[in-house]
Amino acid sequence: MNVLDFNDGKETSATQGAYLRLRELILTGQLKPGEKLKIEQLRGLLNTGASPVREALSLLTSDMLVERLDQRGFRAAPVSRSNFNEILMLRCNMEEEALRASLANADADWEEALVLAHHRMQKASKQRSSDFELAHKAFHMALLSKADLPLLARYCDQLYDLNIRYRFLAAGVSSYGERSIEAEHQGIFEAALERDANLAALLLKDHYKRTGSYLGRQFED
Amino acid sequence: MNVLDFNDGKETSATQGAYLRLRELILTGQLKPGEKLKIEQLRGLLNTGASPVREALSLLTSDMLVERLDQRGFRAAPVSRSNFNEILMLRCNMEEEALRASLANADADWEEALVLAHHRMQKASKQRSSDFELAHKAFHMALLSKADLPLLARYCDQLYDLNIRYRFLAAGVSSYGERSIEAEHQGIFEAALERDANLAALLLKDHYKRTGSYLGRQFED
DNA sequence: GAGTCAATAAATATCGATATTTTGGGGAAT
DNA sequence: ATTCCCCAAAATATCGATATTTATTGACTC
Repeated sequence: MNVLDFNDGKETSATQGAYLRLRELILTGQLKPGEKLKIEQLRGLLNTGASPVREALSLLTSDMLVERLDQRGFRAAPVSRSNFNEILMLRCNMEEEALRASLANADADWEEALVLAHHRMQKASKQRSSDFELAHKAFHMALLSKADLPLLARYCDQLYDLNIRYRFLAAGVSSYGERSIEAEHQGIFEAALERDANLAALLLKDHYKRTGSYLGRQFED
Repeated sequence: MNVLDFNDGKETSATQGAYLRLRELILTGQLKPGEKLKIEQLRGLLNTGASPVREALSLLTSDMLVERLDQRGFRAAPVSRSNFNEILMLRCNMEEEALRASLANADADWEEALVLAHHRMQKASKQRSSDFELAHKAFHMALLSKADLPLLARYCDQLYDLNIRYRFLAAGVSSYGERSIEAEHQGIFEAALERDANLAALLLKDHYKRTGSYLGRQFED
């Protein structure tokens, strides 16, 4: 193993490391939408060979964060208002489906995991911790986790991340805070605990749509 | 990138060629579910280097036809009854959504393209042509084509192919023919031409569910 | 001037070789 | 027998170099 590698010891392969790092760079907007991703440049940035970089980029294609142009390399996926709106719409549909399935199967373990996820999110929020993004995602995924529909889960996860990317891109300005996200989460949380699928789904979609229209306003086509 | 397109002979890059060929081998079951995909073996089969093979496999990950196990290579995605059922369910939901959006935007060009696709499918069916698979897919995608929702289109396409794979796997036996697929298509076709979204969606879902329960019976868990 | 085309530069795609990791099998110890 | 450990064999992952393709530049024509 290369001595100069700066990774946390957790990453097993160079490809995996490059994948995770590139993913973060794109999600957080450090690599800009539409930007050409040159192998040589990334090779330097990640200090690794061309093969892991290429493979990581190919993998990121699955996540729709990278586009591959045959013989012409890779570039970060572009963004657009219509893309944003589509993500929002699909998220509402799919997460509703997943949430209903999850609530239908919900058991005590699921409930406890949800309580924990909610608690962690609240705590991170109060402390304005940088962990909030992670905790927020964990909470939303915990809601869906009992659905036992792997494909749907994958889609939800993917769409969640695509949405987060827009949040980072619109950001700088606090992407939250202007309205009471906490109250919205609380509502969804309680409805879920009550196994009230209709209410939970309604609140969840509302939650997304609010964030959506808030974010949507931030960028012109 | 994920059209079931048995390619026109002109492969641009080795990676693209390997991608298309492997895709076909997996979809048609020549590479079996769960089978380990060894680089060296595929390198021989496709006569190309290891890099294009690896990259093609990484790309196939997007299509959920290949799984990547870090440090442990690749394997063809496994199959299961629950996976099959999930694909069916998601297809019903997503295609309904896409169909409604498509019908809402439908114009004369769309209508003509649909008529053609339907005609070609019928013709291929009568001639028992091997083009039927392609024509069938083209017809279904033509129904959805005006939705103008690229992500949703991609998901529908992907799920369509995953489903086709099960048809090939269950096959040998004529996957069609036992009931009147033609009549079902005719019904969907006419409802779509009438812009009757409710009816078209109903018939479409019914069409899938019938094929689903027919196929589902063919394999035990 | 605008457009073409060829030469050059840049970047991608691919190969062959090597390093690294996993797998599988054969004892030895329990 | 069963478990454990170590070593060889197999397979994966990665590197560095090279072949191909695309992008750029600038002279030349109309």
